[in-house]
Amino acid sequence: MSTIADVAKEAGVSVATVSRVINGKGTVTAETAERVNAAIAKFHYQPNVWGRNLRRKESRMLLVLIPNITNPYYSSIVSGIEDTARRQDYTTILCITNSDKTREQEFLNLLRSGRADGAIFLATERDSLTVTKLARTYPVVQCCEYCGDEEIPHVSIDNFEAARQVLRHLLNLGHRQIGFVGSTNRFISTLQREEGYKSALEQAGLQPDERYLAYADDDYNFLSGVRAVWELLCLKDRPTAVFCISDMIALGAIRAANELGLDVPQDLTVVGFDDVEYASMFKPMLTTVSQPCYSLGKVSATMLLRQIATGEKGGAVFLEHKLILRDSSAFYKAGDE
Amino acid sequence: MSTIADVAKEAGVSVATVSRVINGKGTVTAETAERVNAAIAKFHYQPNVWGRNLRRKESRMLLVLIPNITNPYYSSIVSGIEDTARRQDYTTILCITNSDKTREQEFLNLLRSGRADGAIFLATERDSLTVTKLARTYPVVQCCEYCGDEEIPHVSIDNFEAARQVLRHLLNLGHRQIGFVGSTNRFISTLQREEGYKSALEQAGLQPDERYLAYADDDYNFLSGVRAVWELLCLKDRPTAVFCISDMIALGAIRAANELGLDVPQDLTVVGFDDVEYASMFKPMLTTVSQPCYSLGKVSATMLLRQIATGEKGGAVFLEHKLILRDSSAFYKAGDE
DNA sequence: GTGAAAGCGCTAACAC
DNA sequence: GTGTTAGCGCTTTCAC
Repeated sequence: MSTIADVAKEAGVSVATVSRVINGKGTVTAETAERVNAAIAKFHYQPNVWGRNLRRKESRMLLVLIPNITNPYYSSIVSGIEDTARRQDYTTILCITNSDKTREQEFLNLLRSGRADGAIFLATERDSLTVTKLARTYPVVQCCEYCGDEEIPHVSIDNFEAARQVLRHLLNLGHRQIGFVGSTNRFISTLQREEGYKSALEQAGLQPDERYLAYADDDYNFLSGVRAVWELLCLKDRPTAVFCISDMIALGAIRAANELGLDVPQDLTVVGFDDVEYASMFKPMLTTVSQPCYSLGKVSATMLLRQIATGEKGGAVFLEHKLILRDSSAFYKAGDE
Repeated sequence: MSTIADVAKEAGVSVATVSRVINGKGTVTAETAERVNAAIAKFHYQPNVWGRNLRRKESRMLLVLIPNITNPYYSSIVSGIEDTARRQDYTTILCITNSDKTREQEFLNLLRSGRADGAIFLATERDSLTVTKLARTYPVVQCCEYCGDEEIPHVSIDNFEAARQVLRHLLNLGHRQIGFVGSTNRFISTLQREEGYKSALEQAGLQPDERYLAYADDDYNFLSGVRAVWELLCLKDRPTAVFCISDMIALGAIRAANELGLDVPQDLTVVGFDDVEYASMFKPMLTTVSQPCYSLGKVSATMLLRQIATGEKGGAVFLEHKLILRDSSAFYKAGDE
């Protein structure tokens, strides 16, 4: 591997001049620059990052904290982050925590020891002290979920409004007995979607019914969705529609309905959330809410990079969601069954 | 951030002694060591990696090249790699290439510029020149797929034998008209599974029938699986069983069967490959081949780390697969339909 | 057993 | 416009 000194010698200039050419700072004659560039090309010279980072006290590394990579929902968020980061010469480290606090801390030590310049959290829990404390010292952005502390920059959709829009759709279809399947996790989106659900019902003059509320496991897994919806469907006055806060739960809802001999959407309308790939893969294809995942990632990264460069923290940014109408929702039919 | 000089001063020793204590090299009195450790604790001192890497000419970073993260199959392979790497103080960079050669090269530049010490490829294509060339200069291990050059270390299951085992299962169930759904991609596993399929048929005295071969898209996507199997099922003498080289294709097979009014496994036996989470999520649950994903990752990382440390390349390692019998395969019933 | 000092490759302040 | 040089934080050789 050649060093800056080799290049300088070859070009017949000092190392300082080579450095100026590489970084585009200071003043160099066009002719000198050309000689330097020729030498760089000849040696296939690449600046040594350790020397550079040591000097500049930066790492040009970004942390992305993510509970798992199995969820396809995260995939394009990560693409959005990576593309943006790479365009500014930052490398992204994906920190797969598996929701393990110890592992999370190990990754965050990369920040504390200067091996990363900033972090994007993809699954902050409500009132998370980890994030609140970290954000006081290091550049941090939260994507999709956030701890609730409005001081800390975050990018997401308006979950409250999205839920209200789903409910308006269901009410327009004539449904009045509408179930809600949330989750036992501590994400702000979970809470806000439930609040949006209740708010829309009340606005329509309907009293939210406690019996119509069910909760899947923390990770929205399929089987817990089946179980939760099964409970709702066994009620004497079972709901004619259910709003599930994730597509996986919605698929579970369809399975539960089928197992009980109900057809979707004939006997039960199901709406999901996220519009992941498999939402439109199986029949009936899911009516669901789509999030602008790539943009969520892109905007998060842009905010973080600006914070690293200038120190100024962006506030809260909300991006547009979209209700996608497919086969799993249909008009309420009085007297069905 | 405190430096090694601060610690040295506090402990009343030289920086060299502090360095010896940190790295456990050289000789230091127990008493001196204690004083140094106290100073380290007091300052919460962490060695600066840039200084260290610059000096040692290592990065303690590993590259993992992966076409996408959506495939749950990769998830535990990556866990296996990360756990192993972390245990030896290496940080893993997940390089999501989206099968884009330019992006792949950008990531590999991290190797060439010394920002990573080695790389694990999760989806090498047959005869890949990229890997062959890279492996001559840098520590490289291939996991699951490999380019075919036996010189380059690789870890995988025995795909040929796995396919033969699936076929023996189908033959034992009485099936004689057995279809094969491969893929148009250039992975060695794809080829070897097809060869295993043919070999088992021939060994059973059956002539492989060209009409029973179909191919899904490069990425094994669901819809291409539906299309491929649809073709097979429209044959006059349609197969009574199909062996699909991925679970996603197998799910497509079930969908194709259902659309044509056939029941699985009543009218058609379906076998998949990989045993991903959703293989047992939908009914009928898939009969499939499970790979020891976590171990594949762990062994790959172990081989790579050894190569980095000692320079010696491991050869080829094969791990055990397992045939998982579930609902989608059943005895052939003469005169069905 | 411990310290002094060189040097890894780079950037930037300062001198010319 | 360009060169000289100090120094970022660390490891390691060589004295003692």
